[in-house]
Amino acid sequence: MKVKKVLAAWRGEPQCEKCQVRHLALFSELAESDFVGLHLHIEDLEFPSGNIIYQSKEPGRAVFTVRHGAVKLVQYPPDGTQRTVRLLRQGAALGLEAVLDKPYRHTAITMQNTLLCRIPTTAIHQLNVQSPKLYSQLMHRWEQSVEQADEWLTFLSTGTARTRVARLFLHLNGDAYDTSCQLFCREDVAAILGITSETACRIVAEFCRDKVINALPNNRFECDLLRLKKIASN
Amino acid sequence: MKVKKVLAAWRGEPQCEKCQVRHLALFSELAESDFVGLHLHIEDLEFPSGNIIYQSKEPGRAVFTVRHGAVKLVQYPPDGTQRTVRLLRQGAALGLEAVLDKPYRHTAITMQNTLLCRIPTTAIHQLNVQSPKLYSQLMHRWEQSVEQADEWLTFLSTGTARTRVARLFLHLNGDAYDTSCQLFCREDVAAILGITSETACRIVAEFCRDKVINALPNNRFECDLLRLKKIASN
DNA sequence: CGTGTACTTGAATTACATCAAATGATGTGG
DNA sequence: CCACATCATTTGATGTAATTCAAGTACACG
Repeated sequence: MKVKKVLAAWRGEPQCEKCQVRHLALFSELAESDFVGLHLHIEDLEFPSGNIIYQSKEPGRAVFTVRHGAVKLVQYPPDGTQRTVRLLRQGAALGLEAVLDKPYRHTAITMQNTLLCRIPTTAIHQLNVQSPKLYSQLMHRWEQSVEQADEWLTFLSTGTARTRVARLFLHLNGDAYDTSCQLFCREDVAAILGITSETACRIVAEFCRDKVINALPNNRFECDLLRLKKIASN
Repeated sequence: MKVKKVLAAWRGEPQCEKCQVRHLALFSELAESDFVGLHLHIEDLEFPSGNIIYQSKEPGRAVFTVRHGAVKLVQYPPDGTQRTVRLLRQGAALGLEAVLDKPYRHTAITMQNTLLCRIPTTAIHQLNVQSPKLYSQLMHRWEQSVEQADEWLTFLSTGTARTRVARLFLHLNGDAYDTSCQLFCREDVAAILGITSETACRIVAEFCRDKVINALPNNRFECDLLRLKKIASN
């Protein structure tokens, strides 16, 4: 999967009050009145799959909320490989370190066509003056990040490649009611689990043969959750 | 290393204004006046090595600051093994999730004789009413946790066992001016790096043979940082 | 229709885990 | 203070899982 740094398509000034994911987003606890009279320069952006939203070490000037799609946060160990440390989907926030005026600590790359809203840190600081609720919201976001990071380490980076792949499927099924989920390209799977793409490929194939999962079109898979759980706890 | 849940020795009511690590601690930005007139029930505690400070899933009623010593945060994957996800030393805070009224997400265990101060969440909430600075301080702590978690994944859980051990030595040397550092028991090293204690042992022995490190008494090692860095970037 | 990219599969090699046994360190009770 | 128990460390031998290198297939796109 090739990665490009592009200008995202600008989709206009968003109307935060009407945002469908507002209950998930950073501003969920703010009242209508908090927005009035502020010219916040919040933007709606659309990125195609495989594009860089921001790059590691770049000065952080904005926080983003995922409105639709999926984003991966990538870090680069000194050996030249890359490691995906987090996966962000609808409602998640990225680039929080910008609020503390720190440079971005990851490279953020879209994994699908993705809709984001971009909130400059200046807006965060402005809003905060009026409404300390935002701080509480930010703390919760941070807490979620730590939780996801720890889960990533304990579940997706521990154990054999087989158990890791099984856990990844369970992770992706997570909140869904149906038992099918979309996987990414094998290279992404490898970067998430800390294995090679060939190993990832072999194990996915093995799971298919054993009918633990069932390949559907477009990289989707129907999962036998019970058997996956059994494999995941070895 | 056996682990016990004990009552810590109570060392009395601390005088936060005079704390030597206050510049590192949660309250660093608070003014003297913020403390006056508040009966905060902050406690000073001493734990011997290998003792449980709090356990995973326990309701979080207090945040802790490490005044001296070292603490590990441990999680348990379903296969019965354990994984150390973070290492906390002087000045670090643990159990921040308690501020958000969440249960503790790890089991916290001392790795040395350790001095802690215990701050009930009620105290945090009281202080916060007067002083929003504390929130900013808390956000920085959270940011540090995420940073450490990501570093842990990218550096200490990626690559061969050899490079991981080398990176652990570099990590432990981190801020120090001298080039020696204290290692823990091999089992702890294994739980940090996601390898077995035998492998950890072999690699430490190999480094000693190659004179990349030099064993000193009491599990301390003198490190050749340059050669370690070379190994760490393979 | 050809070309590039991702995916798949195989065979050889390597790194690591596992099992087992010996050594060393530490502490306890007689 | 010694004998013994307990626990961490070390080292070796063996098996296995995963990487590496390589070749071939499927698929999308100009």
